[in-house]
Amino acid sequence: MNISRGAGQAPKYQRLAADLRRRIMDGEWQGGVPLPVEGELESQYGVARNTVRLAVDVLVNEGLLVRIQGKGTYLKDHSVVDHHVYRAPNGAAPGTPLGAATSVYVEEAQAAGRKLTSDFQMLIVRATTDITERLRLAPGEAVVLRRVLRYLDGEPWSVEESHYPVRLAAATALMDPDPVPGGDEAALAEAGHVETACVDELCARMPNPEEARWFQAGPGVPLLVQLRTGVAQAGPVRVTETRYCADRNRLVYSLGGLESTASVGRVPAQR
Amino acid sequence: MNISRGAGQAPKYQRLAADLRRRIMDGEWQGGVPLPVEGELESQYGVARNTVRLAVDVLVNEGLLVRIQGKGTYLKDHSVVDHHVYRAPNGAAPGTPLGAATSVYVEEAQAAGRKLTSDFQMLIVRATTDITERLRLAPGEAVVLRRVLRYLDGEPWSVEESHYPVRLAAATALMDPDPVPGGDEAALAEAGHVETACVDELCARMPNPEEARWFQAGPGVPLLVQLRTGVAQAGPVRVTETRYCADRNRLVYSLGGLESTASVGRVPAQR
DNA sequence: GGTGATTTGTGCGTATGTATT
DNA sequence: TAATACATACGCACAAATCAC
Repeated sequence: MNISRGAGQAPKYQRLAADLRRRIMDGEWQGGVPLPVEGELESQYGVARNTVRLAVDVLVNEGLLVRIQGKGTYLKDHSVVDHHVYRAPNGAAPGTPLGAATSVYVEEAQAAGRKLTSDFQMLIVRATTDITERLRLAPGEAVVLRRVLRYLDGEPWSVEESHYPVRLAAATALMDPDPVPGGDEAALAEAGHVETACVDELCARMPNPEEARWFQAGPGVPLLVQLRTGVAQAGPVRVTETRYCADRNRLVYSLGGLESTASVGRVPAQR
Repeated sequence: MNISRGAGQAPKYQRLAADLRRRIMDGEWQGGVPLPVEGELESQYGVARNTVRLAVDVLVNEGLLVRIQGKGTYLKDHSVVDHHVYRAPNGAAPGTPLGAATSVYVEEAQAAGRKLTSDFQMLIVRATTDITERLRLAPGEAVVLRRVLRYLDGEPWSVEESHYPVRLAAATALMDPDPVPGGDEAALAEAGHVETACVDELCARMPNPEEARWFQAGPGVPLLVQLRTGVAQAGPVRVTETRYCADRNRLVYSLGGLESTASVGRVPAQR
């Protein structure tokens, strides 16, 4: 390929990136085989090392490649784990608790033969506006923050932060510095707040450095963020923000009549 | 700040990036004011231009900054549009069509005083495995692809690609090279395939160059991808993949009893 | 409408550090 | 230990876009 830059052409490093992308898609360098080293690419294309690095930067930030110092540059693998975050209760009457429908992931992980572990922290913090607005609290009001760090086969998987108004959590098991057996929603229900509905807001963004470190996510890997507001008869009772590393996870909602959706979408990877 | 590199320290450009991140979070350079120009940062921190650019690259790839050639480097603004992709029918009986529950976004956009426009294309293509597996077709089988490019106030907003088995679409309005009045699901229903359930698979990834160009998305902006498999009594009838630019959009699912969730989560921006 | 100053974008060269093999 | 390969850092020159005049 000739990548000398003519008039009206894209910059060299972008054309180099495009050519490498094509070669990647064509299936060169499958699996564990590294790409040609930087010096090799310099001479293959007749450009400076800087230009090679700019081109590879592009593909790294697209999430296609990973660079490992001292080893080489490799394709990134894409093994994706499905995470069922909601299964519609089949024709459930209004007022039905949601709990049973939302904690499927544990069985799923174990059924797939994967080890699910977690760390737990309980904190009292001043809530951000994200939280106060959804819980209808005053700005900066204190909330109970229950954080679960989950690992799948020892690898960081998700961060789940549940926020409860102190008023609701007081005198319940939610004040304990340990996970509630049966789940937090059981403790809420015991206090008379049965979660019968929720609103999920989903967004994606790049991780900040701290998140990137925890998830062991290099550049080019976005986070998938689920912000769930749990609602009981009297109003919102908790806000749970769960963050996933998007290159390893996918969220699944099964909506409407359940019986017909059981076998849909069991596909491992993409791209 | 002193960013000379000592032993065991992080690299200069990373420490520079961290310092700039701090200054950004502290609220320097609010709104339309540009950051100091590269030359200014060079002298402020006593580093080479290359190092400044590496540091700014980090923040650009985090989605914090945008660079505009000839102008300067600016904070990226975060005005987010909510997109209601699902509202649970309130205690609906099994077998209820989903259509009415899923096309809320049109009214929502108009209620917000925004102009919603779209382009439409109808193609016959060989399906990818993503599609064939979900529609239970043979690999590479042909499908009807109906593509809607949506714009909000003239800005690119979403790409929606609906895939139908040719067998189902034949002799319906889905073969027309125009949008179906009343929506595609009406045409399906007319042919006896009433969509009563669906499975949504959500993921996030970086755009490829073509997608980035269309969405006018710079580096650091992931896509949010919704893959919806629509299911009728007899099985899956269509797969719709919708891609959103994650820095401008958020997907919202209202689940469980509707009445109590109406006012939840009406928050404009984050971060 | 054009010109020049400013600012980011591209591209080259070189040297040295650090992780892996 | 030595060789290899990516990471960091400096310097320079010119291109392209924007804006003020």
